Amino acid sequence: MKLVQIYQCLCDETRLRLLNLLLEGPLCVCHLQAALVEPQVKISKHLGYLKTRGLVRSRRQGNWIIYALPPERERSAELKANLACLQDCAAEQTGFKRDLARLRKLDLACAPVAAAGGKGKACCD
Amino acid sequence: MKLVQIYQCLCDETRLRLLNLLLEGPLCVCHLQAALVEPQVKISKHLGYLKTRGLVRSRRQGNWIIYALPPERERSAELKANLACLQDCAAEQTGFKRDLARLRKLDLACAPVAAAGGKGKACCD
DNA sequence: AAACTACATTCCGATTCAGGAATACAGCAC
DNA sequence: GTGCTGTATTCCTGAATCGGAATGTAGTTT
Repeated sequence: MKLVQIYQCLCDETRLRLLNLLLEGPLCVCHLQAALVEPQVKISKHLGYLKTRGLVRSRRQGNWIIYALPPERERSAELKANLACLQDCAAEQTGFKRDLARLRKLDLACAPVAAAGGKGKACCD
Repeated sequence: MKLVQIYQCLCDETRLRLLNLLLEGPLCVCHLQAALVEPQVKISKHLGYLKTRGLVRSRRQGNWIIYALPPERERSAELKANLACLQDCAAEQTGFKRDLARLRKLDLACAPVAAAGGKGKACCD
């Protein structure tokens, strides 16, 4: 992946907010949507954009789709550097912090379930 | 300047190459153009793009226009972080390295002259 | 089976952007 | 002044977004 393609993924506010949340770990679309307080189609399209370009992965978990950044060992040096940079910068800006705060208030069942490869009713019940 | 605006400036290959060169110091358009081997209008328009968004400054020096990044003390934390990140990443990619190599082969009269606030016939003579 | 949930895709309009050709402009040389 | 050099701007076209409304789809529940 070329450097400029990374920046193209980062040059939209919604995508920045999504990636900032995904830096915390895998998340299903409904949580991303709830944390960002944006319409479903908007979230879905930007996730699609990121996915085509390889910045995120997704897998189905029952009714839910879990999105995640690629595993660390598969991240190029440039990607690692830029994700770290983004995380640092976002950590100091209110908008991004608010997203994280909202995320933490949600019932985060889906993330642990996803991590455990689990069963359960999962996610948003 | 918002974080996303920084990324918008970085999401074009030509602009990345320009910024990578400007990280070395102030440069006149003709040197940028020569180092990148791109048409004048292309260089000029991308410099204009960066300038309107505050990522570069310009000042006239006789016949030449010298572009430079804003002085360090005026760079926001996010800008510093991202410029550093860019420089690191670019330092390892052939395309960017080749630009720098071409730049160093040029007669760099204009940069010292600019730094000295100088007279002289300057730049590309 | 039908109904529901979570998400994706298609279709649309509006905007932005990239690149090139031609032209304009500002300052220097004469 | 004229002409030249270095750079910017205007005009155009094609392509790439972005966003929303409506619709489609996969999997679950009953």
